Amino acid sequence: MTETTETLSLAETLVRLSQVVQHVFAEVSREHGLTPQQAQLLCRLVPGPVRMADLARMLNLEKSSVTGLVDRVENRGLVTRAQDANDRRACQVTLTPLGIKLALHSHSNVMSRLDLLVNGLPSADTDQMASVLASILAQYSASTGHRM
Amino acid sequence: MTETTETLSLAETLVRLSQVVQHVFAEVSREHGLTPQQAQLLCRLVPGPVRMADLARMLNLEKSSVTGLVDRVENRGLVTRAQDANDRRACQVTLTPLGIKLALHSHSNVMSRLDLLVNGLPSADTDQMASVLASILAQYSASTGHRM
DNA sequence: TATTGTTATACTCTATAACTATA
DNA sequence: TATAGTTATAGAGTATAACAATA
Repeated sequence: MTETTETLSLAETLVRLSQVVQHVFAEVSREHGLTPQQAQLLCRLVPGPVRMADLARMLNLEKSSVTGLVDRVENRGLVTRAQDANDRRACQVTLTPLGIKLALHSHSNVMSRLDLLVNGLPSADTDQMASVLASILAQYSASTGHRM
Repeated sequence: MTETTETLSLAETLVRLSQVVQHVFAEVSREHGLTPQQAQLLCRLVPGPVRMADLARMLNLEKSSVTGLVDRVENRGLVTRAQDANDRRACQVTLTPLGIKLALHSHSNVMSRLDLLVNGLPSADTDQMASVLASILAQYSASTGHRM
């Protein structure tokens, strides 16, 4: 009776799946002593330093929210604010060695948990899915100008 | 040069996609004067009244967090706490007519925005994707005991 | 004893508005 | 003037611990 095996539309499935991912992300963050927001911030900095305004755009937050977020991880020694050589108004938020370590550990933990969910599937399916999902992302980027 | 057309793993793609969904959800919630958390709460109540402890499990929150969340939407007239007939400790959180209206509007807005992203795809792809994603969800439910 | 829900407390997260400094 | 970032403020979200009432 509680076995509701309904057929969901693709859009609904995407919503549910996003909840699963958030769930996994929250659990992993917590195990590393981070809030999900802090973990997300650190992940954005892995490729290299980012300015405050760019972080705000990437994370979809107001500038002042980013100030607070960066303050807290800076107080914990995970990032530093390095002043921008070309623009004296700006600063480059940069991961410390500890920050890098935490970011990479969190990332790989999230990935391995998600892989567990995906591993049972035939690789033909996963390959095709990855490419279809990627085209959805491309569609989103094109329609909003948001770089993910 | 900024055209980074990297190939992402399925797990990474799922993470990005989840960010898109959260984004859409946050925008729609805001247009309805709700926080994302409030909107998610209302959506959970659409099928029918739910007890506080069950909400905590569904939303992955502590009981006390749910108390505050329900307090705020109750103060706005979107839900009521009805006392449980069978268990005098418990209460059934129930949508008001206004709450139902907001929940349904938010839901359909999220769906139509996501449909825009998905519409360009061949229906053979979307059908197959929906079924593969559904099996990922089933795998998650089975491995965690979480009903999504 | 275990469970349901609330209260008290302390943070974190977030937006708005006003501000400083630089471009 | 416009942009980069901060501060001040207020409210929302969250967890922990302690509690009351019921099962």
